[in-house]
Amino acid sequence: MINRVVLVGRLTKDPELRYTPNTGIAVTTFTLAVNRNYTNQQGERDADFIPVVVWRTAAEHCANYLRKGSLAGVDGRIQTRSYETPDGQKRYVTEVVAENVRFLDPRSKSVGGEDFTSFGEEVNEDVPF
Amino acid sequence: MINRVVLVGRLTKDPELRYTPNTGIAVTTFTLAVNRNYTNQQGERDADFIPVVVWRTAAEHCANYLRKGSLAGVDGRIQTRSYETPDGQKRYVTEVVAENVRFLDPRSKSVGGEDFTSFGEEVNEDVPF
Amino acid sequence: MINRVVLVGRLTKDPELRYTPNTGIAVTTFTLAVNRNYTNQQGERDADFIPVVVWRTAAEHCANYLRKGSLAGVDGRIQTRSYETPDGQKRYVTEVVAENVRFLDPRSKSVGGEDFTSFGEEVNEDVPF
Amino acid sequence: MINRVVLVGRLTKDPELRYTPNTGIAVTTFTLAVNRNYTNQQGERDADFIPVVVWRTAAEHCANYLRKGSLAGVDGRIQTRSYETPDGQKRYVTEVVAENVRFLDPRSKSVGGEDFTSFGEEVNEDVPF
DNA sequence: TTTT
DNA sequence: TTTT
Repeated sequence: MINRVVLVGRLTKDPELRYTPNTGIAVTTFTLAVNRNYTNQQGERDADFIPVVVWRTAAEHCANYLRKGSLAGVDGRIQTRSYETPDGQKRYVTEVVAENVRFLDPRSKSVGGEDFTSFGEEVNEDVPF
Repeated sequence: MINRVVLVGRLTKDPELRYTPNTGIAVTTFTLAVNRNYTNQQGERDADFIPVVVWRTAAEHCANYLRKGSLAGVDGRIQTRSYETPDGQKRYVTEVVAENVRFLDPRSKSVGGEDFTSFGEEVNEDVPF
Repeated sequence: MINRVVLVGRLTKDPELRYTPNTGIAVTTFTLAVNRNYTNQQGERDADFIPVVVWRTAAEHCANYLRKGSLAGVDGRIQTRSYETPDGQKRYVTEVVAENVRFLDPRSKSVGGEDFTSFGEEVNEDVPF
Repeated sequence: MINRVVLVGRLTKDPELRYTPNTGIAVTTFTLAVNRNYTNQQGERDADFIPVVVWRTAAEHCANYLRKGSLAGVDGRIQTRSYETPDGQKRYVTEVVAENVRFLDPRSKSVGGEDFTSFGEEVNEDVPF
């Protein structure tokens, strides 16, 4: 099964960093505004407002370096989950869990160039083809 | 801005084909179950249940050839929108708008191999690099 | 079949715009340097240098607005082809054909925000789910 | 920087498993034929033939379960490198390094459903939005 | 509840 | 042949 998302857009607000109550794991959430590449009937450019979740070390990097309006690239997957509202209704949520976040603003270049999430080490020995 | 999604998963139910009331455009919706590649604390394999929307010709192809349990590949983008519930509450929806759908079941090979959505013609003249 | 690529990186040189001799179609080529998110044994950050091809209107936009060092986002697919060298050897080439190119530099914001490649119009009537 | 590829296609030959001479790390290579969704001037359906590299545990899974003709999904990134030919010429190679490979054939369902590459554990506690 |  |  494959589930892969890539987004480039701007934060609609400052990111929110929290910690899970039991295990104290960092989790940051923000919404990315991704402009569509066409305009609607009113001649306005529409955008999609996509909820993004980041865990652990990357969560803290995002909280430190991203702000409202920051340009960010997100590489991750779609996650769905359901929860109960206080009055007992079931609600369904679709959001993006980021595996990598890139800081694409010029000022954040120093850090955007840094690795703060990686999928593992690489083998540099013996190229295959 | 970039907004790109690729999914491979199975339909949770038969797809639903409808037509827009004013302009009669075909639109098919279904939910893709995409198994995650890890198991949860209860040792079960979790899945994400991702709502997918397909428009026009591809909508009709999907309605004809996909069924509950069909394996499908979706290439598209995330769309968010809001609507009002009958009792006046605002709700936010995140779904995938498919630009290409691939039928990956062996029986549907004949049609899965067909083009039913393409991004435009190609130039075969004069290779560039 | 699915074949989807998303890249964000910097041009290694100015883009090259040419026209196909027979039909006069615009085609721009450039190489994107995409930094890897880890460092090699020598402690240097490696990069991949990925050849990109853009056709038609988007080709001319790229030639106008991108320069050596520009930050660009590319959404497209991998293409392979072979050709004969002057001395009769067969060579195989793998490159990315861009369907969308985003200009991510702050100065090019005005044009990077513009649509210069779009997959088709949208239906705004009748939301589906 | 972002570098993301998703492919679904069929193996052109049996995969080849080797081990790096110094560290004995498993590496499997194969070529994926990915049919394009349009036909060329001769009315044939073209395909791209994309070289894929898989490392470590996933390499051995691929060697065990994939064969010529197998349908596979690949999630990874583009890598470029250069090497010297025996007669001293420099050659440039562009290939896909797989981070996840999915076995999409019905018979391989039992294993295709299994996890053989994962980006790390998940936190199930405390949903974020 | 939305960004440039 | 490589970018910040």
